[in-house]
Parts: sequence; C-alpha cells; structure tokens
Amino acid sequence: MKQVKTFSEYMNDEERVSPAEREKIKFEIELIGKMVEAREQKGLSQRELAELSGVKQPAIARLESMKTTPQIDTLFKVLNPLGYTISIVPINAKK
Amino acid sequence: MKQVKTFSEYMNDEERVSPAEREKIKFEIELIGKMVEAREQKGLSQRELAELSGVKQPAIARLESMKTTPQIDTLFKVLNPLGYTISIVPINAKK
DNA sequence: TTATATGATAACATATTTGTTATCATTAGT
DNA sequence: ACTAATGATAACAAATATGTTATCATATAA
Repeated sequence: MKQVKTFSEYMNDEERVSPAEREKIKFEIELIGKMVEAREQKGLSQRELAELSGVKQPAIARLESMKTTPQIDTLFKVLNPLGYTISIVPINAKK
Repeated sequence: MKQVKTFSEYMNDEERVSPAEREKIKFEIELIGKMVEAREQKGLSQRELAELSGVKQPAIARLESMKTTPQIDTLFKVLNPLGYTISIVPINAKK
C-alpha cells in the first residue's frame, strides 16, 4: 500500500498547502530555474552577476538555493541583466 | 521652450531611472491597476479582501496607494483570491 | 601540491514590510 | 442629523531580507 505522497500530491493537498502558497512555490521554482539557466548561459558567475545587478553575491546565493524569498526590488535587479522581468497573469493562463 | 519632462521622458532617462527600477515601476502600476480593478469588479471591499487573502486591511490600503513595495508572499496572498498570479517573462515580451 | 575561482554560509547591523489596534474623513443610506 | 461602511493613516512591535565582511569546501588549473 502506498503511504508516501508524491511531490505533486503533496502540493495539491489544500489541507497542507494553500493556493497562494502553491502559486508562490511554483513561482520560486520557475524563478530559480530561469535565473540559474540564464546566468550560466551567459557564462556569469554569481560574483559577476552581483556586479551587474547591484545585488551582493551572498544574496544571490541565498536566492538560488531558496534560502530566502526575494524582495520585489531584488527580483528586478537580478532579473534585469538576465533579460527577464515579471508580469501579472490570470491564474489559468498556464503555459 | 519646453522645460518640463513628460512622465514618459522621465521614465526613459537612464540617468535618473535604472532599467531595473523602470521595470519595477511598470510592474507596480500594472499590479495596482489589475488589483483594484479585479477587487472592485468582484464587489469586494478592502476589508473583505483582507478576510479572503489573510492580508490585513491596512496592508492592502498601503499597497493600493503605493505606499510600500509588497513582499512576494503578500503578493500571492492578495492576488490569489482575485484570480491572478505572477510569472517571469523575457523583457521584450511586451504585450 | 599550490594557487585560484566558485558557490554556500555565518554573523551582525540595517532597512523595509507587515501585523495589530485604533482612529479619521468621507460617502451612502436611513 | 445620525449611522454604517469604506479607504487612508498613525504608531509601534515583530518578522524577514539584504548589506557587509569573512570564511569554507570543492573543483580546476598550473
């Protein structure tokens, strides 16, 4: 008998994860994915991105390892040199 | 002779507003627009949205009047009952 | 082996947002 | 005129992220 929930099952259990939390987690996964990919694709180290963005390297490391939830300002500073920004979309505009 | 800059001219002056700041300001305008519109379209008062979102009414008021830059968590909590979420997009995916 | 670059972390101060409680001015309704 | 609802604000505590400086472990190159 199955006892352990998959990540997907866990995430969709509203008893444990509220819809808002779920969206936030999805966003963070999207963020880290695109951020790390774009940074490496541009051949930048965290220190170099720190230079370009004005966000210190420790903050970037904390961000990429999901140690903190970023501030909006920080988000824009880091994403800008990577060619990204953020936008508000209807919940069911899943891509 | 023209002495005063338009808002647009001001916003595009990189001497004054960095690209990251510009994206942030555009985002905040988009946020407030969609947020207020959706809230009123659903016939909700700030207090009712506070109930639904778990974010206190003073925080919502500060947000809608641009007194503060919201935390990511707060953003998701407030946008969720309004049917919105946020997403990361390439800078030149202007709609 | 030594030197260098990188990402992760620690520690502490600073900054900023939110929670909380209360109030105020304004507007709509009676 | 009175009442109720609404949005904006004030004040202070609590929470959390970032700046700053320094260090560590690991991988890579010489």
